[in-house]
Amino acid sequence: MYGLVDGNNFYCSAHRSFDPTLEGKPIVVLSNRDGNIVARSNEAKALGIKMGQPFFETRELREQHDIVVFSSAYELYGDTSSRLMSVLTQFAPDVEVYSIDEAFLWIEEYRGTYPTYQDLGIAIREKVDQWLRLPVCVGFGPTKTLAKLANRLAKKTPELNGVCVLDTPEAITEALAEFPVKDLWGVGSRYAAKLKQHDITTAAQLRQVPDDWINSLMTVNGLRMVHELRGFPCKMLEVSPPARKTICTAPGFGKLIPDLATIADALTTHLCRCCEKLRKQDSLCGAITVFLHTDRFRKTPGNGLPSRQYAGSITLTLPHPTNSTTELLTYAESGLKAIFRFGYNYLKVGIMLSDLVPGDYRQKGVFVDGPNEKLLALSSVVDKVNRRYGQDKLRLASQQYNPDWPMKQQYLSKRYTTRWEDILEAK
DNA sequence: TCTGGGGTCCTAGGACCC
DNA sequence: TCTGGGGTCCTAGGACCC
Repeated sequence: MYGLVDGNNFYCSAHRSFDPTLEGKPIVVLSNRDGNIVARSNEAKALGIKMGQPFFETRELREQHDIVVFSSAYELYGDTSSRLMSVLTQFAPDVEVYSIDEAFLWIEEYRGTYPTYQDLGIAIREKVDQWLRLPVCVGFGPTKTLAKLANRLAKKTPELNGVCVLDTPEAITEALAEFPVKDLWGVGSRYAAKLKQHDITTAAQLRQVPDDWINSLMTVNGLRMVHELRGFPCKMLEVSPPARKTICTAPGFGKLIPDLATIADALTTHLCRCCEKLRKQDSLCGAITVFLHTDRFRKTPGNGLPSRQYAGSITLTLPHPTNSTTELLTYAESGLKAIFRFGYNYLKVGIMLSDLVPGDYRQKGVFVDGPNEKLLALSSVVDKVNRRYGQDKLRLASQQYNPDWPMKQQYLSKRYTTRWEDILEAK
């Protein structure tokens, strides 16, 4: 059996877990730059606030109700996530961390302290509540797709008390009968619309379609999904997820920026973040993409410039793979100079690293130099120092310390578990 | 009347996930 | 005034190889 444990309104709950006065209040969490709403507590959902809704559209609602607002605090969510995952490993040896707030468990043959999956699910919920003060729901099924579906039912159906077990053909048939096809794992809005054209709106209907028909409509992914609905596993547990194939860092500026020098500073900072991620998974990259663009929503002039749009990007293939920040900075800067145009208000500059290879990969060839081993070693030492003493304690001279493009984060909360100065006080 | 049978690599487009 | 930031996979078509 597969289990899926998923945090309820995870980001909101992470804030609540350290501040009990938030209990029962509507909470929203904002995207980077305080732009959109990316998480809502049940109370906020009840007020009609939509996922992804632009924050500014909710002003009227905020005047009418006492809504608590947080800028996104990824340090807090990341640390809360790893604490959640470590609790889950106590219940099953094989855990696949699927996203920041959910994990698949594989229970080969249940022989634990708990006589049934129902009991196991209840125990997981209680332990997570006791140790983390975090609400989760648990779904069990013979395939990952069915475990996902069970989890969804656990969340939507209050009578289930957060646990849903699909362990018999009868239970599965009953669960699929009314389950909307658009809520299935792997069916987005496009496929849902296509399926509706063929009068397929429930999972039960989808389970019965012919293989070649679904294969031609939704490719092999759709075929796998239908097999999983029938109870035949096609997706295995990935306990140690494969290394990323691309790594991207591209947060927007806090305000519109017209000048190259400031953008180049931001680029340096983004590149440092990006390279840290690259080295964290012990990879080298063989190509680097730099892109920048204006604010596509903005219709008004600013900084003495007319309102007009521009987007540019360039990909540079490196002579040899590397993960050295200093080495990559040279390419990033020349890429930026190639695509930068004067006379625009820019919203964002971004970096993407691709053609990733393992860290011990060394290209051999007559005309090919290897990476500069000294620079690789330097970057690795910088990472170690910064991990111990704090981000950017050691940084490139070209990286500004007080940037001119401050991230707009008006509603910052404390990082209770990752900053000494934010630690909770007990009285 | 009739025109082979294997491959690889790259890109663009279209889906999806959180 | 104000609209996020990461990722993955599959397919078709074109170009090339022998």
